[in-house]
Amino acid sequence: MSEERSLNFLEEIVEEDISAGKHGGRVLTRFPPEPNGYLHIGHAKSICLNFGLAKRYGGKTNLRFDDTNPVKEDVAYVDSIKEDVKWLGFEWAQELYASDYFDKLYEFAVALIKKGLAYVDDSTAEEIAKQKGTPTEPGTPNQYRSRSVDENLQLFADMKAGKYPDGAKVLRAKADLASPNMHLRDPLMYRIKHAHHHRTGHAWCIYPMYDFAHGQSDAIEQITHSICTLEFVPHRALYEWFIEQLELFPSRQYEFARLNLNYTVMSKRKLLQLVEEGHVEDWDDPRMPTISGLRRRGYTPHSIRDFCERIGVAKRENMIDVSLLEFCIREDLNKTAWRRMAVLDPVKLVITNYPEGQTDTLFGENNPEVEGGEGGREIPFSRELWIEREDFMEEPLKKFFRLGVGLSVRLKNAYIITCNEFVKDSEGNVAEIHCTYIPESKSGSDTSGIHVKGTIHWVSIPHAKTAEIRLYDRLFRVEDPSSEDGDFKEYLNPDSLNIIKGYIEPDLANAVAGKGYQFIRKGYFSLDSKHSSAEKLVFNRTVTLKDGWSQQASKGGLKSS
RNA sequence: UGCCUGAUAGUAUAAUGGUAGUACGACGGUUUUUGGUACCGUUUGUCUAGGUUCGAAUCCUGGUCGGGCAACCA
Repeated sequence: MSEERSLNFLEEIVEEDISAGKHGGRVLTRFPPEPNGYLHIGHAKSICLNFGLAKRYGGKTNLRFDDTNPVKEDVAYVDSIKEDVKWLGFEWAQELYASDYFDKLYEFAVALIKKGLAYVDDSTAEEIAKQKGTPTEPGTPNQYRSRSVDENLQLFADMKAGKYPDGAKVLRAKADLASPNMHLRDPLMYRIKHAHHHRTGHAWCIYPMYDFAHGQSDAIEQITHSICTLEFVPHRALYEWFIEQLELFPSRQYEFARLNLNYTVMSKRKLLQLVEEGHVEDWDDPRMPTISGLRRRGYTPHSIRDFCERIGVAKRENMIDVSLLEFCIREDLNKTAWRRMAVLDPVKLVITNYPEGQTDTLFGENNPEVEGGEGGREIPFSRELWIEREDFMEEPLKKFFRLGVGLSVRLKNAYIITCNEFVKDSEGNVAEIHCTYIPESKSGSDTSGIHVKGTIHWVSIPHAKTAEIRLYDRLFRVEDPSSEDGDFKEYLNPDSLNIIKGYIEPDLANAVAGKGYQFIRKGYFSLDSKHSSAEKLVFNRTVTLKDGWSQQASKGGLKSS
């Protein structure tokens, strides 16, 4: 059935290559993160693309860390990236590092110098920038451009040997200073950085630039399809130039439009700022669009893969509505989450005709979406219950199918009750709701013949456990914080996190992290892997349930307070 | 005033010269011991002006608008 789906442009390219017999029909892709931050949902799109393409066409995918800038990179990031890719459900063929190729890359540089295609430049960064010209004016050569091969060889060896301080010299390609493509105006190949590298330690003090590392790394690994995002389109000419001059395996680069999600930001730089300035707890804060944040929030790998499949791939800039992501997680959790009851904003309900001190044990199935319900759990029932404050109205609206004096509802998995009166406290708030129950209406053995419109959830007061419940809202108040005036952080949503205390049914003490639970009528929740403990349960709200009532109520201008 | 890219419902994404379709959203309805789910239905689109053609979202030309490009970042 998924075969009926039309091909995206990358699949078309691969299919054409295969049918043309290119590389003997072999497909090898790579996912090339720089270990300078955590992976986010945008990377998930790239991961699904690279691994998905290879899988679909019988190929493999390498995980290659693009670690050519030691001052920004760290093993902690390497570890998190590996964990996230695995968690998403993908297996890489080889775990590789651009730094594995430092020796090889150095040889490539020497080869280019010998061909007269690279030179050592003593200019400062500012001078080089100036000499590159502008998009409308060609660059101008400096005196270093005409250095002899021997001098360049010696100077480059001295750079490697650590004879110069950071920034004193760079190695540049001798390409085309007049090219309309700025990237071809004698791009930098190597710079001096006396810095510790997370893998090579202090073995090197010169490091290759992205453009002099990525394409060659692809070629060394014999990557057939090197897939990256649109901002690398102008780099493609350089990518191919180096491969050609070095006569390497002809890997080819293809670009797609990166994912943008509304009400969040999708750049490692900005996410790092949120972490460092304490706007969020950490990279895995459940409000973050990071893979680890989504995981902690309760998203499943399947839902994220499904999302990546649904958003499609093309070359036009896009802004995906978060409602699609929410749809994907709801759809997954609806089929897998076990149903439980929890009251988030409690008000006391007393069943006046139920004997004091008596307890009833009721049954509730785990998952009504599955044949057999996946078993169930026991739910204690008693005379006094917590119910949701919003499920009662002093003066009920016409289509309010919940409680109010004279109205009847079913208590989920229990009995039908009728509200007779309510009691207010000294401040005028509803303090107690008094109802009577119908003994013959017990769920599963209802002989009352009564039908009610509404069903509400509840928790028995003497049996209830408490839990900290964290309710999340979008991180930003505006759809595209990066495009607004001023600093993007001015648009942070001050109400993105709301921590409350709730009452939960006893069985929820058995909840495990990583599993989704549907708090009936309230949403999907999961145990917080970081803060929850046996002494203090902490649940994160993954996503709310769709709420047709509140939509209808607000649309009709009806307020329920 | 340079080069590279792109433009199809609110948001994404198909249609590869031959009936503009799908998903999400929104709206309405049926079912329901979750105002959830499921199911049914409705709504809105080819940036613009010419040209080629029996026929154009698709090909050509001009324009408009969006994104990217001048880091010792990737």
